[in-house]
Amino acid sequence: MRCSKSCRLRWTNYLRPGIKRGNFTPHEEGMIIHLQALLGNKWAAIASYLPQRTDNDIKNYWNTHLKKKLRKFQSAMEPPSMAGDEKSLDFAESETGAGSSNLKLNQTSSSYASSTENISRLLQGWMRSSPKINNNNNSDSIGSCSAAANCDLISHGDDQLESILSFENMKDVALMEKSTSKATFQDSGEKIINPERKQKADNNNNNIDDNNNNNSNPPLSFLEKWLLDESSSAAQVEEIDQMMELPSIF
DNA sequence: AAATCTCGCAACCGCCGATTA
DNA sequence: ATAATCGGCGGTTGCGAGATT
Repeated sequence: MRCSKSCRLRWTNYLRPGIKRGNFTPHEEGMIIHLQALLGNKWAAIASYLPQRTDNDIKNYWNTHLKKKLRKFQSAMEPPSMAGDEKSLDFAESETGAGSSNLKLNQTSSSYASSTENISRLLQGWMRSSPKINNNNNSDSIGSCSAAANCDLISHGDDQLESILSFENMKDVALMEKSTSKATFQDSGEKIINPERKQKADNNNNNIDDNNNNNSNPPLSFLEKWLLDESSSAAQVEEIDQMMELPSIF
């Protein structure tokens, strides 16, 4: 009574060895939140950073847990005057595209920031905007808080989700081709079978790393290494948190 | 104890691009 | 060159279990 497609799905999402089941760790949760803000609802891409979790699992976890948490967080953080503000997180409406945490970017539904390059650019934005690195409050800092009240809330908030609000610097992200996103990120997962495609994707990633290095910016591999290293020590995590203004939730 | 509601998760659906015949 | 098939993806639904009324 089952078609081949249904069997494949059952295998990849449930029966396949190595799948981690059960509760998501705070580290995983943090990664999902950040990657979702970076990539949008690109669950396969996000799952490539959590090799033991399936995209379906992550998608479900987002829809059932994290979305609620974020909504709750938003309502707690958002003063009444902010209602209707373009920057507000509106989960009741469109949730597709990069930053579908709905940091409304100037993007169309069919075009969104590519994953790897997107992350790279965002990191650059973070690095520039982080007050802990750049001691002066640069007025041109892309990631700086647009509203003083918001900044205040962020700095005093005790919720682990506050980092989401620091994603305002995503406005700086350029629109990228959908195809680029796919080709690059499939490489990070385990699903590529065709060696030629993998080689192609490898080249893409190398080029991106090269670009990062050429620009004298922190290499993307630094973050990727951290993201992939579930056993990161608390000290390392704290160091990166400080660098990127991430909350100490991992 | 029964009815109703809520929640979480596996599965389904439709679409798209790649591959194969 | 073209149609059929396969594989992958994101959005959505259906159902079982537990909680609540």
